[in-house]
Amino acid sequence: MVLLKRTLDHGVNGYPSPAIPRAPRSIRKRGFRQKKREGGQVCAFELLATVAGKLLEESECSSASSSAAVGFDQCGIDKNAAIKKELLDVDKTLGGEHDDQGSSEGSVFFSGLQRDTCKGKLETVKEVTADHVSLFASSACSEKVDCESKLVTQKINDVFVKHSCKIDGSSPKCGESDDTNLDNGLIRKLLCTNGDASGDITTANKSSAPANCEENVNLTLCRGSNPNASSLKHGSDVKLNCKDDDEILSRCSKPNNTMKAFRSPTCVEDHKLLMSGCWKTVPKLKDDEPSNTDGGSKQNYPCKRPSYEIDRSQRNTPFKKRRLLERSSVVTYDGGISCESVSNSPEKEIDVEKNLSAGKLHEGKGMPSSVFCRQKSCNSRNSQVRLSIKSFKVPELFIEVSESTTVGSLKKTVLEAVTTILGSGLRVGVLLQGKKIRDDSRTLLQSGIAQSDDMDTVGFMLEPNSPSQPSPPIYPEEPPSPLPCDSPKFVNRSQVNPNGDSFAIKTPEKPSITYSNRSSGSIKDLVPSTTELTDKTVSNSKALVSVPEESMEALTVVPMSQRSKRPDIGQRRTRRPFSVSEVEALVRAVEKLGTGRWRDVKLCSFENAKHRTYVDLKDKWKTLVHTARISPQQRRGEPVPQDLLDRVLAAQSYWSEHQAKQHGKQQQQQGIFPKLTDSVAGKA
DNA sequence: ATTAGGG
DNA sequence: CCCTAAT
Repeated sequence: MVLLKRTLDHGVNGYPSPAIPRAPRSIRKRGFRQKKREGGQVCAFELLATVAGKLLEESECSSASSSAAVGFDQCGIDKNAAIKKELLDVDKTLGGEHDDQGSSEGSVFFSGLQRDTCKGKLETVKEVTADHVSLFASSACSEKVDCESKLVTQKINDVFVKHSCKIDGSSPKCGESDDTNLDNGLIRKLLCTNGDASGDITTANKSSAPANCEENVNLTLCRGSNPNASSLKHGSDVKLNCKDDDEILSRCSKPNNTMKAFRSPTCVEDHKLLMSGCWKTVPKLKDDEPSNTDGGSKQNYPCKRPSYEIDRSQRNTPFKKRRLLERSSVVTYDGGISCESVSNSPEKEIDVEKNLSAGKLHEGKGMPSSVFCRQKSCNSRNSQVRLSIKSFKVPELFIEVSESTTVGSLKKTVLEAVTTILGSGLRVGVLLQGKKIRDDSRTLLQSGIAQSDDMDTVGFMLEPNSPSQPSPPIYPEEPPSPLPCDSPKFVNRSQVNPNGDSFAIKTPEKPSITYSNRSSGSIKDLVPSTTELTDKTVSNSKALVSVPEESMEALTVVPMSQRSKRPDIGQRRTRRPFSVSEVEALVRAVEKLGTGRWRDVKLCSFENAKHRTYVDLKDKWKTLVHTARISPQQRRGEPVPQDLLDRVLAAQSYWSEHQAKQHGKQQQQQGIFPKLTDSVAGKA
């Protein structure tokens, strides 16, 4: 009797019978579920944006020329017609004029305005490409790296800030239609809207967009040439937010002709001298695409290389779904910034496109046309290093405006948002092969920038200009190995979505202190002055620091392999080693339930350990078994008592022998423990 | 959603 | 821990 009882309860070897059938999954209690993440946006920039907008009202950019037009890509000709009309109206309102030819010099492109569906009017500014910032720097020993940085900074600020900008838009179609608009472009904005067209950013959009049509809206910021243009009244409901770059791209499921920066013929002309040779090194974008060495031909135009290339390439890449960060925004750095050189392969080119921030300089061939080119002076004798920055990207922004906002106001809003960031001061970082050169005293020669052939890339990154921290590296430089978890770093992990599918925008969970601690890139730095802010405003801004942090992150050269932006997506969870007591509980549970029932194990012993998923438990068991099998000297981490390890081995042995899991084993088990099985069956 | 395994 | 295929 006693013996039988024991058998029933614990099985022959002290383990429960493997033959105990599990209730059908459908009726089993589902106690444990992965926490579902709520969608929704965190409009962390909202306050800032409002403030920024006020500041901007008094800024020079704000009062400067703002001739603007907005174009919506795709979705039909009729729509374009409507848009054109709208644009005309807007231009009239603004008193601006299209200066298709005159403002091309120093063009900068913006890319990536996205409207989000949840609020109806979230747009993101994704990229700024500084088309055509050319510099000269000497590789002579007297030239320092910081000189170069400053040079770049000055250039950028010149283009972005010192000159008034205007937003220009177009809906470039493949073909010849919008060349003039393209010519305009210094700054282009790409609006990549989500499929839900119900939200109307503009009246133009509203008027003609098919309900399910994904569309791209392009804005081009041009150096303003019309100081007489009236300044639109700034709306009070501007929202800025940062967003994942990939998300934008992923939502661009339709061909987008404007993803790539391009050179206008005018620009080429204007800078022929500086750029001589540079453009000849531009690799062919497509096999059938003739090289664009013939100057002002249209072959440089993006429509020659529509962005469906991106989609296509992305589709070729296995889609890696990354687990959403469950709770922690503090993570260990699990990877290095691998600033690979950018090759001219289509794939990599695309990656570069998607790369959030940085420009990379390239030498010789293999230079992606869309980013940077670097060229050493033909005259090597003079030791001059010629650098040409072709594009910079800005952090992604969300802009939220009301439905009744006019196109002109939208443009204005975008302009303000952009200039707020750009105008608040930028610092330029120099990277060589992905490694940030911090030593400003080094010469180009010493730092390797002046050397040519073996150097693949030189990059620049835009950083917020933080007065308090003159030159603090925001990001771990060249993080070669995982850092201790008590030394939180932010990881940029790529979130490539090859399918071009949009995926849920993850709202960053409560900003952790960590973000605040790393305020060098915080939004505070984006605001020129806080003197006008109320205390409340300031405190609110601080509370929102985490988002700008990400946004600033986007300003650096982020290797394609590990961009992230939102720490909650694609972010590795914080490592949480199992404690001995946890191991104990796990062992006990496995002894009772067996391997292969991790959900039950979870329910049994880790119900309250939210951070331990059944997968975690399974993994831990796996490592426990491994640990138990290796010599104690080889074990790492907190030592697990040997007796526990012995139990692990015993349980593993037992349960692998008596697979409770599946059917086929039933026979065998019955053969071994007929009495047990029968008893259980009878009991059931 | 779980399980099983590879990385 | 992550990522996925297979259930």
